[in-house]
Amino acid sequence: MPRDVGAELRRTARETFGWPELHDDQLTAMTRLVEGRDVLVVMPTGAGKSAIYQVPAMVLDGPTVVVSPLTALQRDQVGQIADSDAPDAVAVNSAQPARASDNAWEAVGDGDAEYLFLAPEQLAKEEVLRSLARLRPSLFVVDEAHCVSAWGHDFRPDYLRLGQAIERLGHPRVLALTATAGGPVRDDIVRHLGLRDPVRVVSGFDRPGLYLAVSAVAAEEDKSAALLDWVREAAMPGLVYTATRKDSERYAGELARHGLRAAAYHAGMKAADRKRVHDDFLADRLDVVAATSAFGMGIDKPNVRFVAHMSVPESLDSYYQQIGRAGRDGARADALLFYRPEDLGLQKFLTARRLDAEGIREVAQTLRDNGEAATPHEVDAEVDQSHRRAMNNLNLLEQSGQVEVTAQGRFSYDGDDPERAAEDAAEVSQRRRQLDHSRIEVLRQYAEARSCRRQFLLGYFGEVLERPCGFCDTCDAGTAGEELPADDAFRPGTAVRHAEWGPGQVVHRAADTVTVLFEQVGYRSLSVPTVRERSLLTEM
DNA sequence: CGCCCGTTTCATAGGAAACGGGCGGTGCACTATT
Repeated sequence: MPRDVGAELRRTARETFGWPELHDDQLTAMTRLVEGRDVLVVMPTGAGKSAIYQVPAMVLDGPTVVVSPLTALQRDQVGQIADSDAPDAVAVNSAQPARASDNAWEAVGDGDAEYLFLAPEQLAKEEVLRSLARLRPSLFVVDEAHCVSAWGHDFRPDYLRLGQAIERLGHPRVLALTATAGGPVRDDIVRHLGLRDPVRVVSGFDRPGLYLAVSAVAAEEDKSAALLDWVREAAMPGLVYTATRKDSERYAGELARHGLRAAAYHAGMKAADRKRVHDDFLADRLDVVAATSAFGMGIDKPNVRFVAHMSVPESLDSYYQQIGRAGRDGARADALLFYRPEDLGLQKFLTARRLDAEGIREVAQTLRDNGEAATPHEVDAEVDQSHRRAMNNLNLLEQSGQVEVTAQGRFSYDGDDPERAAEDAAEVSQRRRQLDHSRIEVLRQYAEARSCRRQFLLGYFGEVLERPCGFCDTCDAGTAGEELPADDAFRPGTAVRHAEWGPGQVVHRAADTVTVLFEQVGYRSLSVPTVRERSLLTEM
């Protein structure tokens, strides 16, 4: 008995939430969800991503589980829903009194609350999984889904365990939401969440009001003067991103000495101080926050006029996400990168994970000795490793195909050589590291590009901008015009094959260089004349 | 990988250069004390 799902969703949006219209992208994602499909949505912040689960949740029977990375963000999200006419939302985490979490479980169980917010670490606990399974959720949402790829591979390994958690719940329809995800990040999300033939809804990445520029700086000590010079003329408020905590404090101090209302923000600060800086920035009581990457998630402030980077971040994905906090009101805003090639080294250090061969052996051995298939929770309890370390090692074993995984998310190791298991896992880790390094190298390409910055940035996310944008430093300097390719070969998006590196996709083309994302080895830049001379790339 | 900073080295005896150790991001949950 077909029903008009679209009309039902629109009516719910209007009557329950007071949203008179839904965008096509929102409606498409919602409709496919209600139809039972898994959906990956890549959409800018402020475009109404939350609506995509909030509305279908009301049309579907059963509660909605929302995985959200930060407890502070969960609190905000629960609060926003409370302020609307939507049914209640609750959260379960360690940042609130145990009593509050008990009440939350009860409210969802009784049908008094519709939305349940959790961090991925919660789903690593057996009793949480059992409680969730009893609730029979109809929709499983992963908010800020780029965290699966950005954090799952080492910092927060429970992100890579979500796929099995979803299976344990009988694979309710899954919605993955993010504002930033290039090709490999999208694939990572789909693979690790175990999305089944997902519908991908990707809306435009371009932020036409954002002026893109890079300023090369010769010496580290020249950066302060360069920043102060630039900030003197800049409209406020703004964000200054630094690579280290110390730098965030140093720049905040210097800006304050020059009469600006400036504050530092990083994860080493006391929670109360962080909250005050966060609130002061949102309330326009600060001109500038100088921060590490700790600052920003969940910030949706319309009038940020600039985002300056004193050092490169670890990927263009991060860079885009951070500059995307400027100019959300659509008015002009500036994204300025102070660039020194030496800064790439710090990112290489920070993304370098050292291999825990001994830990991998221990996990493999424990699985083998266990006899029957074990849950991640049991592995964690039986090995003499931190939770994070144990889960990372388990993840590597899983990805290298060394362990068997049941549909219920249980693991067994049938091999007889844990030494060999560690070697194969090392290979997976090595490939990951190669991809990380290639992502850092893309920042060098971006920073040193003479072609249009916007074409570069959008190309990285798989979007083709036909002409130079006319609103970035290379367009203004005229070099973007000189870098136009003389022919139509290797246009962005073209599928290519390299004899050694295998299949890939063009992400950027300038006059003499082509940057390709290879499935096996990550991003590589090649000289077009050399490619021609030696026939290195075949267009597919 | 590269910077910072203190120490050593060499040796046109005051200071330059070389050396080497330490440091560098993101959050959850849990435990043990105040």
